[in-house]
Amino acid sequence: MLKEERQQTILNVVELHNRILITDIAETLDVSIDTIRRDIKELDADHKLKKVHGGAISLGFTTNSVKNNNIYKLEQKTTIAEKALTLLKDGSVIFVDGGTTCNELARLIPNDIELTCFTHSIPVAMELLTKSNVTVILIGGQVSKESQISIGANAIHNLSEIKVDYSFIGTGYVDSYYGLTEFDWDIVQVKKAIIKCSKKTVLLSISEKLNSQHRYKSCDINAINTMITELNPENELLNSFRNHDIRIL
Amino acid sequence: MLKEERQQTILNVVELHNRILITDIAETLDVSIDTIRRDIKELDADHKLKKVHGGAISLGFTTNSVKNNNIYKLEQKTTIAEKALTLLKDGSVIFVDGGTTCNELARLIPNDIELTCFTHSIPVAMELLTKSNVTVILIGGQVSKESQISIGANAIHNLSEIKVDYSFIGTGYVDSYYGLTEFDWDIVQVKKAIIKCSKKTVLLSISEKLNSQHRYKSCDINAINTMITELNPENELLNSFRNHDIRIL
DNA sequence: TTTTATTTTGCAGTTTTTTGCATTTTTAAC
DNA sequence: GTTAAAAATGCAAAAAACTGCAAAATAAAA
Repeated sequence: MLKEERQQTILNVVELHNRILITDIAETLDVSIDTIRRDIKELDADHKLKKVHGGAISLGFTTNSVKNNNIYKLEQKTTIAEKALTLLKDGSVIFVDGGTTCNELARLIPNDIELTCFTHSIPVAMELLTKSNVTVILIGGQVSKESQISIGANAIHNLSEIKVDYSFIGTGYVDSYYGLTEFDWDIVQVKKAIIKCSKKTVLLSISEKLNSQHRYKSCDINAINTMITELNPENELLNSFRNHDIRIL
Repeated sequence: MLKEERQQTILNVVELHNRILITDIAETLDVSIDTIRRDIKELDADHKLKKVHGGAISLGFTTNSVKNNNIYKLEQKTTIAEKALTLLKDGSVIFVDGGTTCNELARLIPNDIELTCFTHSIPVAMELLTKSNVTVILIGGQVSKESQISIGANAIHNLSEIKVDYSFIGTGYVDSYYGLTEFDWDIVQVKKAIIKCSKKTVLLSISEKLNSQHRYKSCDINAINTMITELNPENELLNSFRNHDIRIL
């Protein structure tokens, strides 16, 4: 039996019964418990189900959040989020931007770390609310339908009144010469405000976005203090970013 | 039975009956009392319910737990939301409160109506974003974990700077003599601010909440312009609200 | 086709989590 | 104050999860 096939079966059973026991399904499919355990681990990483002690349960069973079934290049984004987590300390005050990568960061924040998180992203706020030791502070404003973040004068004004230790931001396009750029002017205005209110700015970006640019500019590349991609920091694709004063993770 | 599943069952029972006894649920689920005790302890730590001597009680009507797919008395709430929809006109500027009833209102707003909606509720904002002709403006502030709405000084300040045609609000408790009351002081402060910024205030409440009260007061009953329950407006349960200047739908 | 590299799988040992029981402490009702 | 029920605590058995490793299966390359 193919691995894909087996995982699909697992998903089907979970959808059908809302839950699954590792021991049950291992016997049914006649493979070792370890294999099923690994399958469930993978499916959980892909947000296809929720792994629990002894088995797995359907996402619909507990969560009522929007089904973000297939996020583009999720694995890379998870890697980035995990690296970003190492920057967090108990008591940190941070800002978390919108976008799938930042959402993944929010999702992976451990339950025991004590943080104050500002965000203007509704999905990020939703994720953060599940973390018992995180204080969530929402930046209000007009909400952009596509990006599900607050934008506009009100959001920018609210940002002008805070100061955070770290901001974790995404970007549409990044280039070592042209800096961070976007397709959308409103988004750029908010990004500027975010960078302004941060002691340190951390850019989260998959390598695919490197050396790309667009119409409107959020900031110069050296406005970024730390840059995180899914790549090994030594990777040559990052070379053009080294002569700047940027820490690469 | 999986631990996660068991805890979800406990939450469901608490939502349904507003309270549980440890001994009862232990027998029903056929596990030891200690296990249930530990479950309740965990759920309490996660602010999913309130642990009390001998069992647990629901956090209250104001709070809708994050992970709960079966909304208490959904059908009644849908009826209420449908009545509320008749008040909306193209171009209206409204405020939508948090809570399951208001969430249902947001969900049922037709796709073709053009509205400007303010809200301090994250789930409501999420719903409204799916409506193509609705402009969503989020009221920021510290977010309450249980109720998933912005509260605190910042939220109240933001509310002080707007004026809406209608606000649709929920309440924990309502009584014709004591007015609208809540379990939670912070929530009351926000409700006051909402009512202040509204030309007209519409109360959405299931009849079960009629003639109940709690510690903190949001407003007098005649601060309400329109009151909507799932009952027929002629129903005698609403009699005590008639001598006030309230429109009953 | 054969060989090589990569992925997948099962196993053994270790660590962690869960659970029920016995004992002590606390709570609340009388 | 007395007393019974409930909660907290410590403990041990059982189940499950994780780790590293080697064999098997599969894919890729020669």
